[in-house]
Amino acid sequence: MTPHVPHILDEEQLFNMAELFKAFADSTRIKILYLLFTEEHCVGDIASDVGVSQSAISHQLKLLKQMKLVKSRREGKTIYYGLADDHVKTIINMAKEHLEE
Amino acid sequence: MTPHVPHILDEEQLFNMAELFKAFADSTRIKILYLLFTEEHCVGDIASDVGVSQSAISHQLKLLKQMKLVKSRREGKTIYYGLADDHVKTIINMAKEHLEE
DNA sequence: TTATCATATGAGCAGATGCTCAGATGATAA
DNA sequence: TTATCATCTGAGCATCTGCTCATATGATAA
Repeated sequence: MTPHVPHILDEEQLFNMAELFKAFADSTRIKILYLLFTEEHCVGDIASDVGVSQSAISHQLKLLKQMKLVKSRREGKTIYYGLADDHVKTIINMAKEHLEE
Repeated sequence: MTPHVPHILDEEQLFNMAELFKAFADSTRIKILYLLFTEEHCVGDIASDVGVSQSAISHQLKLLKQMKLVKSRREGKTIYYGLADDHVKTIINMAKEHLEE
């Protein structure tokens, strides 16, 4: 048994995997996730850093939250978003390594 | 410096990363890649295993090849496709781990 | 209360995407 | 050569996606 033989995955698991990758498959969302790599940011700051409208960012953050890739925290009027866990970093780092070859 | 602080990535690198993830962000393509995990297959077999038309598979294989995720080898009339390198496996395995939590 | 700030949300639209269909290409065999 | 098999390719189309715009919500301040 080589180290890379996969476990059996059924139709649904492969579908879920495609859904997960869709979250990373857009420039705006990748920029958001990468911005949150080191620390949380509020919506307005994400919008200006990424360079798209607050509304567009808000829509994308909703998607990322549904996918459990980011989490949010309210502080007064402001809502701060951060990465939900370290898997996001791992997955992005793997892709980065692939592209660097 | 923590282990997870990312390197600086410019606009183009983040765009390329999104493009890479797009290759994984579709059920048909994930099924193709997963089918090729252990060994190469010819186009016709991929089509019947994945359950879509030969034409559709051919279009998708072209995409995957442009992304350098698969490579092909001709043997007579038949063309065999296999994974281009182990990064594909690594990236898919990372996603699998994330979903299993 | 009303005003303002920060964010969220629904509708609508333009562009991207994945399929089908028909036909082209390329290799082998008769 | 022609016929057949395996695969590829371009066009067309239905669906999906990411944005904008206008408006709604929720919290704070006056």
